[in-house]
Amino acid sequence: MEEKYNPEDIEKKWQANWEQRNLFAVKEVSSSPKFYCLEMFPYPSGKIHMGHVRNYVIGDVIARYKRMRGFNVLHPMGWDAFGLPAENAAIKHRVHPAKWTFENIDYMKSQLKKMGLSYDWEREVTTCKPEYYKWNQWLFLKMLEMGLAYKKASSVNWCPSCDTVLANEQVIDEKCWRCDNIVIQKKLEQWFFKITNYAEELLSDADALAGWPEKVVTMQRNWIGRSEGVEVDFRIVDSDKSIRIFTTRQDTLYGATFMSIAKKHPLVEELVKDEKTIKDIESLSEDPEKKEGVFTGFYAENPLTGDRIPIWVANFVLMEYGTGAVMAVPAHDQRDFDFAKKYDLPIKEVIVLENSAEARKRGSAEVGAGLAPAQAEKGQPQGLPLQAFEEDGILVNSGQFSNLHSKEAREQIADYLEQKGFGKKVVNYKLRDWGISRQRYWGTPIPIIYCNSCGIVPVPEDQLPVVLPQDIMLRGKGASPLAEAADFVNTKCPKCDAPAKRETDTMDTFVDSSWYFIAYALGGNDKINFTTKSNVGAIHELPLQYWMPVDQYIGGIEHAVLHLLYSRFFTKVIRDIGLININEPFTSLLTQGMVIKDGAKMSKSKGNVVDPDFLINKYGTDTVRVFCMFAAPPERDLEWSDQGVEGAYRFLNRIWGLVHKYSNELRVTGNGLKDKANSLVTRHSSLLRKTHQTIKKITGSIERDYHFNTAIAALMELVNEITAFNPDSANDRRVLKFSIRQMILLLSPFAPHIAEELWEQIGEKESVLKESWPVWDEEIAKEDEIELVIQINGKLRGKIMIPAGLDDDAVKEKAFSDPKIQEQIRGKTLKKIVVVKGKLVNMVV
RNA sequence: GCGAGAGUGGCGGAACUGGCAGACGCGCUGGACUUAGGAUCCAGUGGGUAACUCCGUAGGGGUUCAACUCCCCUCUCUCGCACCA
Repeated sequence: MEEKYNPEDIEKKWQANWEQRNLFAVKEVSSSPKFYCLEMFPYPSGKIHMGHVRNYVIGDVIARYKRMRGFNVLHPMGWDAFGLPAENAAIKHRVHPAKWTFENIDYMKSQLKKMGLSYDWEREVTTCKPEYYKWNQWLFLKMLEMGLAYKKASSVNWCPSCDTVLANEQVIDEKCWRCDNIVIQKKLEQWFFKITNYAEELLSDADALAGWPEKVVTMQRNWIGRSEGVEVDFRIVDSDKSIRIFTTRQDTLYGATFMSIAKKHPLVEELVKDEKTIKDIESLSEDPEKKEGVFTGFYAENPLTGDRIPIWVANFVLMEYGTGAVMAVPAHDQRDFDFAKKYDLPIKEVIVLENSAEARKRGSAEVGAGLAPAQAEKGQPQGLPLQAFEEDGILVNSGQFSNLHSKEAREQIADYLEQKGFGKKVVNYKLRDWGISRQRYWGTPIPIIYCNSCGIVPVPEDQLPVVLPQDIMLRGKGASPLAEAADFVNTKCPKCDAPAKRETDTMDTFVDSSWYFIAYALGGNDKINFTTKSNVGAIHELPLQYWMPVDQYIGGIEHAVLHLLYSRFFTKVIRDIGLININEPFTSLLTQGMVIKDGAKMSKSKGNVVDPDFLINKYGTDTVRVFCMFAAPPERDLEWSDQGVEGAYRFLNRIWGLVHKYSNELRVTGNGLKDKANSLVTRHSSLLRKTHQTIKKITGSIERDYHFNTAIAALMELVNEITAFNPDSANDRRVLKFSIRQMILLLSPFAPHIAEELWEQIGEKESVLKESWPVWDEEIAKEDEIELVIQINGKLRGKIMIPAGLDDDAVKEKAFSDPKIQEQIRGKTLKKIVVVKGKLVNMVV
């Protein structure tokens, strides 16, 4: 055995060995339990960065650990290969997006292979290949059939200078990221997925995502933004029209003193004819800080009170939410309050604090008795509220509903409105339908044909895929680049055979990533097929049914909403198509923290990036893996430390030196213990005990919450103890061999290459990958002597060694007999004595 | 503003259901080996004190024999949402 640890040679050797034996390719085997371990696939931007390294190492440690625990582990990798950077590179460097993308994939794949990640590369998925995006198109057509895909006009961010559409992320302070010109909104016909149909299910199933971080579930809940309320029609005075409003606070309906409608509300255009008013409305501020409005000149009638209230256009009312119109209740809504103050509109109080309702009944009150508590304390004069009272309370000035609590009033008023036909109960969501049209080249063509006589015609299934044309010029100008590709655009109508034109928009790349986990389960790019006979039949026999759902998903928190919500949506749609019978794609989710250096996220612009290639060349991937796992628990941010990496390298060197020291003895077979040693001869070896304790501790750390940092710390303790061990009997040497064997096995998920090499060096023939995870023996792990802590009045006053398992009285006696303690308690009366089994004694004097 | 999370040595971080605060690593100090050490090994390392010991988990209060851990208040930081009616 070499004296020096040489990671470069070892890592090359074992990576070749694993590849040659094809160890990580998996099949559906019903006899063993499956485990689907998935990391978010990367966009092939050029090079792997430290964030990827951390993400993939976490996944790899889990995958390797689960294999040793006897699971049939699916651990795949692929490429989120469509996207804008490829197009930008094409424009900038005059290289085709496909060439750029595939070169990046080649390089990044070689990087991943150098990291020793245990992927089943046979299942690789590359979303920009026709075999993959064909199924994007197929799913699109299915969704069209199901009424889940539709087309409508909507506005997009448009840069007039670049003459192109921009994504939200490309608009910075309302300016184009590339040319700094002001971005405008432009109306375009776009395709949408009706994710709102699933809003209720996405929300209610979120409760069942027990394996997800609470934070992510909360973010999704907020994003879906469900709220229950009523829609109420307010008749417009001297007109046959009415305004429909949405409110969740129908208990304040009697306090509505004016209406606020959005600038873009259709009634504005219909009603307002006066030139000056139109101008004023147009020049309303967009600043969310300023509350501004314009009186339309029209009045509406409050259906409950019959009051005539003015209709205002207000800059803070959004057309996109609810009905684009609200009833304004200044006494109980801060925005309305500020607005009313500014324009001198009446404020009518209809909710008061519960205890002030009593006072009200005694007839003492005008407006103001329901002051917000803060003001009441400050002794503000009655009748001059300074802010709206937005909480629930008791209704006043509300006709038949007065004296009810807000909660009941909401029920009763809603029922009453429905009875009278003034309104109805509704549920509103903040979630919008998902616009998927992108006026870009490097994406999945939307499989639609426009025919002059037949209209919108879906491309027939048997004509899929609609292949993205390769010969195209990208200049960074013009709308959809595909529109310029005449051969692509001009086609025949599948229905009437007349000349027709293809849709030239491509799909949002989030479509690709919304079901890639299903593509892996089906066997990767070449094997995706949703239409074979067997897919229709016995669903439980399908690979999909075997592998799904993903047991452990690992990735960054930045995808907490979009990608993870879209994936949940797609899974439900694919279920409703009848291809799978699960409701949720990801059982457990681990959101790993960022990699930080010098207090900031690693980024090119900050110049604090660490290059994985450099580190792997210098220390080997095992060192990088160990450092990444040791420096912080996976969900927290990881502070990069070059010295910390050195420490990880030293640790592996120490292990190497340790095995080298005993390599000759270890190689001799027949003198090791069985892995589950329990012979009496070895009972009293403290190293044997430590080994069993370490197995227990590491297994616990991994099983509980994947806290690999404490797992490695425990392994370090074991290595320290083995290093200090001096074998001087045959029994000692047996313990030593056992201990070293276990140590290598425990190390193997973290540093698989050195583990394989050491395993071979101690004379093992089979790969460490074929070994089972070590098992501890509770009996051997048990301490036979414990350190008893003695406290007096809760303060540490002494420590003594006592045999384990003594009863309370014996423990007390031991504690009393300690001379130091006797001195401390001399002359004092003992009030109480507490014994904690196996830990401490506390005497209260 | 609302919501979520966090605050522990010089640093990264341990401490599982309340039971020795600081595991493990980095750094630092001293020593050994050495032509040399930025290699390796050994010892030490929260702060104050000569010492008995005392003080220490953002700050203040509380519960308890016992609090990093539970409860209340305050401060700071990070993230998410941000006129959602």
